[in-house]
Amino acid sequence: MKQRHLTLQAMNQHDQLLKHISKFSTLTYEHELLLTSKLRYKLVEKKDFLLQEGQVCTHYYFVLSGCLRFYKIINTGFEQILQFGIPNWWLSDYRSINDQRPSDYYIQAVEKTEVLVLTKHDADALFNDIPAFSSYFRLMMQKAYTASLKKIELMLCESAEDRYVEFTTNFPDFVQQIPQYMLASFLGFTPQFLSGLRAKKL
Amino acid sequence: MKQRHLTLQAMNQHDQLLKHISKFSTLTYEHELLLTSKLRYKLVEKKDFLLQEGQVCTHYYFVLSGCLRFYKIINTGFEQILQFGIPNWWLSDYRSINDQRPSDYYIQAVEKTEVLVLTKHDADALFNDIPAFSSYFRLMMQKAYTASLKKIELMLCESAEDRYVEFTTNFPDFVQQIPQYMLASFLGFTPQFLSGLRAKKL
DNA sequence: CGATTCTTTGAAAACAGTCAATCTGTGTGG
DNA sequence: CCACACAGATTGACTGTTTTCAAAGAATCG
Repeated sequence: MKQRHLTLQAMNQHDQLLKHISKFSTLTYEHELLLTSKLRYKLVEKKDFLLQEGQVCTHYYFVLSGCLRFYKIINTGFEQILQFGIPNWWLSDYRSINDQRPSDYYIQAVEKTEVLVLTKHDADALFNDIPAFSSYFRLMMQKAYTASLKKIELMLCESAEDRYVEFTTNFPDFVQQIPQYMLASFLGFTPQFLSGLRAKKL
Repeated sequence: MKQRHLTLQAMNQHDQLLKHISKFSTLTYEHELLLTSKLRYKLVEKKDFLLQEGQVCTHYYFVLSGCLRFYKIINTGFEQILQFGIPNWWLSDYRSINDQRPSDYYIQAVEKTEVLVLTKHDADALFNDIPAFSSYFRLMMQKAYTASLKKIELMLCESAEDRYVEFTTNFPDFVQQIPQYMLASFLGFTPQFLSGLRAKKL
């Protein structure tokens, strides 16, 4: 009884992640404690950065609420969004964090966003000490990989207009939540073109 | 001595994979034996299929030599290549194999290709029994994910011509090895357009 | 209310696709 | 060994989608 009560207390800020993990893998109670002891909660204000170009990425971020964007500044000076970080999604610059090289990207909060933060150092130890956590992360990487392959497929096989229609029907609420110019960038066309599409549909 | 000799014998068809794994993770000798006991060598003739649309994908393929292509037939009847499987690359339809759902894709040998085959069932057992193998696969998924993110970046940020130039300078030998129409499909434009590019460059 | 940020509009231009015909090379069967 | 068939590569005219540029119009925030 007492232990259970303590458990709930301790998990308070972490239960969303533990619940998510439990969909894919099974951690022992001891491993849950070990994992959560390494997590740090962070509230990121709108437009604040978790990563900027030139920095070596040192953390993995698990989004609890809000929205992050992962983008780069291209040579013409414009921003190109490559990914969004939505709740229950892990985000990091995996190339930078893995090879300890400076990142080409920015990770910025689109709106007030809550994340759990895990250092590379702690993550490596956890991968080593908790096989079930390593397996969970393997499945997350596989999921992210298939999602990005699907995006490549959409960009290769469908017109800009079809991509817009498909995305808005799949994520109608998310589309409302972010500025249109970010959606346009993510989908791979200009804000002007998106504006034209919307005019046609109304 | 005797054991070492036997080892080499047993590893004969598998040492390429074991060598590749050793770059990312460390398997005990017993775990190497367990892994290799589950691998099956397969020679795939040019144009033969490892997966066809409608089938549930049941295997992971590790390419030893040759080249596989991962593609789909789009509604206009044309083939769209999404990935190539080159030596030391794992290829599968991870969505189909994971969710046990029919695949939308084909995996076909571009030329005579050698692969190692692992069933989903055996792979799941290995992930469970050999944490280091699970970690290796986590890193492979992460690598594949970053590679496909990089491709999305190229498609969003660079013109068709720039993508062609970048790809041919990065993989000059691979470009020679495959038909031009496959390269064009992979890079996201038409064979005619590619032909025009080549005419300009000569 | 003013300043900034975001969205919309329209015209001109660029980029890449489509269609159709021709050319090239390669391998196979007569 | 030649002739034919077929797969792949090339060429050019035409079409269409999306971008660019420039300006004006909303919306949001301090």
